[in-house]
Amino acid sequence: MPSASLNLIEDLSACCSPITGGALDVESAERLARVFKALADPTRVRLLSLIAATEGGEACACDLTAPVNLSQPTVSHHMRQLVDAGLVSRDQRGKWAYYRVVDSTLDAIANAIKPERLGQQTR
Amino acid sequence: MPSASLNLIEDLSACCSPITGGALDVESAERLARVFKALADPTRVRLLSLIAATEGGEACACDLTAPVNLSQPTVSHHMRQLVDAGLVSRDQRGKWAYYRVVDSTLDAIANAIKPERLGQQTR
DNA sequence: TCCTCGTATAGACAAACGTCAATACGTCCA
DNA sequence: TGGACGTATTGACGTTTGTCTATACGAGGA
Repeated sequence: MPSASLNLIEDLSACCSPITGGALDVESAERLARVFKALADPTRVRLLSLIAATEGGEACACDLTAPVNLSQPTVSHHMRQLVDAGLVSRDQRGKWAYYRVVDSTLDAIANAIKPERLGQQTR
Repeated sequence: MPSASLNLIEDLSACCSPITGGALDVESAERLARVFKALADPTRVRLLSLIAATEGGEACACDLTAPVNLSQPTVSHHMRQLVDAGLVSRDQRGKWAYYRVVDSTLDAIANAIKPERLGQQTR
């Protein structure tokens, strides 16, 4: 069921409660923590940067195993976490799976962390 | 020894390797993941936002236990994680401990997540 | 249709994590 | 100096996480 990941993305971009903008309710905190948890592993951070660094912004799953030096199932497991968190999208083409960074999610997280605008506060 | 947390802060602001700016080396990924791990728990996200929401930007440890509804040792444990990650600074004044959000660390993380500047959206 | 190959899932296991009760540490005040 | 009080540490516990091997799923080609 892919609805879980989709909900997370929508919730993130919809609410965007900034951490430093006031006391967060439990729900917002859980939503944010869920995304941070997906980023809380060095391997997943590297996988994300590997995908972003690929020209075209798209990386085949087959090219992700070697760089991180882990077994194929382990990489598949990590990719699932990234997809579920809405940080990465998956596109199956034939036998191959292609991953792409979801910029809007990264933006939402960045805004949640640092809502201050360069120059003046919009709020 | 407080050097561990200090090193992390310095490293973060010093290097700031953006996730989407090219393949990260293992060390940078670990550094980033360590900070994300500190944010990967709903309680710690709430604690962080509670501190940020306090007027003066400073919160007493004694005022943090009730809102999150956890035992004092547990809150103390979470605060240590936030301090070690460089997300929060601790100031002991008399019997009380005061915490304050370290903006530079939040900025560094936000920049690592979303290095693109406001001016030009390529997309 | 069967085989090959890329990917995902299942199951197992050690390590890390979040939480608590109990206790230790430090600072203030009488 | 001794007690009270705020905070940190210790030790224990069940749960979650990261990794592996083994296996299942699914698409393409002979």
